[in-house]
Amino acid sequence: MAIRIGALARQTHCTVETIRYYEQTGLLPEPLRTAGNYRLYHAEHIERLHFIRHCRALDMSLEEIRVLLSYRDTPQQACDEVNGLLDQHISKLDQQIADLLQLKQRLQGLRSHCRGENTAESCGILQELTHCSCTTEKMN
Amino acid sequence: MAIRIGALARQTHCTVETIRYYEQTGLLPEPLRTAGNYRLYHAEHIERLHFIRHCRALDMSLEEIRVLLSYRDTPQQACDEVNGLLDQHISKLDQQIADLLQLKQRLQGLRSHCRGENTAESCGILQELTHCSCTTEKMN
DNA sequence: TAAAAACCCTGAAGTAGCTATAGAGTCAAC
DNA sequence: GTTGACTCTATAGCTACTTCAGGGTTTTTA
Repeated sequence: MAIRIGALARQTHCTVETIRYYEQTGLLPEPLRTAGNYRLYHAEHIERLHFIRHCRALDMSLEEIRVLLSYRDTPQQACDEVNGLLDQHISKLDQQIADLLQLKQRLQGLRSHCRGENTAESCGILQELTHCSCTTEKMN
Repeated sequence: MAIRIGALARQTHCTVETIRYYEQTGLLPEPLRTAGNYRLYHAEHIERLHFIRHCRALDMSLEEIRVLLSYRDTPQQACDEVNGLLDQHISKLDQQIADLLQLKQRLQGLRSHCRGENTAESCGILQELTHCSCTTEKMN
């Protein structure tokens, strides 16, 4: 019923180092050890790590996951905030997608400035990158 | 004709610290200094930083930019690699967009598991995150 | 039974691309 | 002459890990 860290890593598609890192930052509790000082994981740890990895697969930050875990750990609370967190995460995604699509358009525009038989000196892309009017205003 | 670091930062929509960081990592050459040890920037520096910022606005990495700058610095070379770098960057973007869209679908699916009047204990989202079959395989 | 291979341990440093902080110096205006 | 805006260096911090050095443990194989 108990497994060591390597087996757990294989089960959850992450590395041994990542698991130790989660423990270090308090996402996973410290497990019991064998006589030889090896970590030993049981069902509860394993489920918790699966939870974390699923959240990470959904690109949630460790801080977001920390919040979700706290809800998981206090089952009597209302779960409104869980919904809110997800909704927020989804709109963040929407923004990212829109940004990337815009970026792609700009890159394709830029790409069309070079016909490919040039030297760097006369390359339209490099010139455009120096003088272009594409906005950098949104950055900080 | 010469400006100080604060003015350059305003012109290029970045911070003073970012400019110093670029200098430190070799993207920008060390500029001349005033008697009082202030950095003084001239047209060439300014254009180079504009180039860098435009590339960053297109989400290129500093390593990619380093390559582009080396092309800019040796104007006799053919510029095929510039095209290649851009094409590669565009397909990376395509992949990112596809990933985000898939992610969004999964999140929306997950979101639909909670009707909002639950306690955390019975919240469909938290349960789903523990046991769901959504893949974590692509991660490392 | 011995040795090789596979596994695990800790602690510290490195990654990208900055951002933030401390503590000090410079320069123009009032 | 002092206030305030600007600049300087050096160092540490951020996310989510990854890599490394230098060791100990367990399992497999000869």
